Amino acid sequence: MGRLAPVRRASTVDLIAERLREAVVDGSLPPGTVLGEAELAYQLGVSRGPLREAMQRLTAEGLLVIPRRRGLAVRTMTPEDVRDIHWLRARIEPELGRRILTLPAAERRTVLAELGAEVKRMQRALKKDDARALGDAYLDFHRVLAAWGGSLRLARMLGTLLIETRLCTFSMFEHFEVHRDLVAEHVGFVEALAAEDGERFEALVQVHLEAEVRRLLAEPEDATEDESDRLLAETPGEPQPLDRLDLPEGL
Amino acid sequence: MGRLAPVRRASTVDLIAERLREAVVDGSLPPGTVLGEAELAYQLGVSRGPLREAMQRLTAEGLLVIPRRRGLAVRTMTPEDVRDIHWLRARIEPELGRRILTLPAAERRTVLAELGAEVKRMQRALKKDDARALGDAYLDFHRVLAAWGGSLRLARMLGTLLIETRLCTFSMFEHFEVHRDLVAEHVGFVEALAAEDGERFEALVQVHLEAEVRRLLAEPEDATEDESDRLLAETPGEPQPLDRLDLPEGL
DNA sequence: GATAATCTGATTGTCGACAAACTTACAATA
DNA sequence: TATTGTAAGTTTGTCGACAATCAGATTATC
Repeated sequence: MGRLAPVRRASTVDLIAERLREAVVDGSLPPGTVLGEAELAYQLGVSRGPLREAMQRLTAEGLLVIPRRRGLAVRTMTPEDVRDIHWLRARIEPELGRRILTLPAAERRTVLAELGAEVKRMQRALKKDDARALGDAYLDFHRVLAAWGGSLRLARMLGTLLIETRLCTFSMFEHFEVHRDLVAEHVGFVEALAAEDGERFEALVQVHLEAEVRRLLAEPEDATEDESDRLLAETPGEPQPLDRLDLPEGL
Repeated sequence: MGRLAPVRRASTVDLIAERLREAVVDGSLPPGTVLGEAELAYQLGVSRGPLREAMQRLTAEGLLVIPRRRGLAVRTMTPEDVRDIHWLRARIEPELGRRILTLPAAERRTVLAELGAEVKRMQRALKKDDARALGDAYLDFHRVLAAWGGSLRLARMLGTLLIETRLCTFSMFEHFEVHRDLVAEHVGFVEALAAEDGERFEALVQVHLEAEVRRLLAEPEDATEDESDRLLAETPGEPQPLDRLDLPEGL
């Protein structure tokens, strides 16, 4: 008697949340973007009720902020956030290698195949000098890691951290900006796993994350003309950045 | 000119979420509890709108599950969850000691004082054999650790993990159940910090968390085939975003 | 001329209501 | 007697509307 997985249809709230997450990830809603509920609800083809519910969820995930009576805004990450997020990632991701190496051989091969595919995507993107594609492959590489290396909770948590990482990139530079070393570093991850060298994997990931922080903080947004200033001005920034206003309460 | 912290009034949603969190923590809403929206909204004195928004937030935090068309239910933790949560805590909490030790001397003293106070609370509770008070002090001890050892994000994340830990206790035993060794272990934490021995602190916390898992899983409460199991089966976390349907596009 | 007070327009926060969906109970049939 | 089909009842999911609130602009005052 084969056991069937329970059917689970996504609710409207799920759909909206996912749609918004995508928009944040692909850059169509850059950090600092302020949106009105009515307008956004109309665009999504839903009423304000479910939209507001989805907003609460994304707020809990740290992607959105809800300034009182000002709709919603995409969170702007500060250098503080960059360090924070990467510190957390550094606590978790290096360990994932060890976990993956304890998997049955068959599954382990699958993981390696999937990771290899993502690395190939990265290489192709690098060749085409397509920073966006490179970033996407990067995201998926680490998602694969999270999916296989841990539980659902862990995968979800890391997934959020990864999207936040993307937000860091957008917040620090104003376009996709990915370093070339990135691909080489990820080749190293896969090699370490293939060699079943958990220690080495751990060390490499650690180094990678530290490098990422340096790269992200190296160029502290020289806020030059155009777009950036407009957005920055929209967020009543100076005394207190918008983001600080409405962080979810509680410890 | 003293810099004033911006006022932040809690929104209704914040209030509701906080109230629900409290109820979960103090055991008045044990795992598996199923609640109807209308009834609960009436009890809280709000309408269903804000309540539903708060539900989404707590769902994102992993405290609630929202079975379709069945209102809301307090999450029931499985042995899997127990391991998972403590694994995550074990990645983070041991490091907090090191961080606290890098604080300025004055603040460090404050931390030690606060931690000491919580330990005293634990001792008093133990003497009175008051498991609930002991659990509360435990919670606050680790909250202090989180508050001083990291960023807001980290404190929030750990706060959630701690509440989930409490849910684990309720799910495994159905009443407050705290081991006696607990107090001694925490005395050890404080001593290690007082001695500025980060290594030792790390090791002790690690041991403590492993012990907790053992204690929680030692007596797997025979999950009787009732409500809670059905609900759990219905909502095993979030599905991978493979199944994304399309939103009804713009009216 | 600059600061303060007032007004207005727009948007949110909240609520009540309706319809669809689901559960449960009951009845009918094999 | 067990199983399937049917129907009623309850609850959710969603929407539309109203009022309080706030931001921005305008006017008045020192």
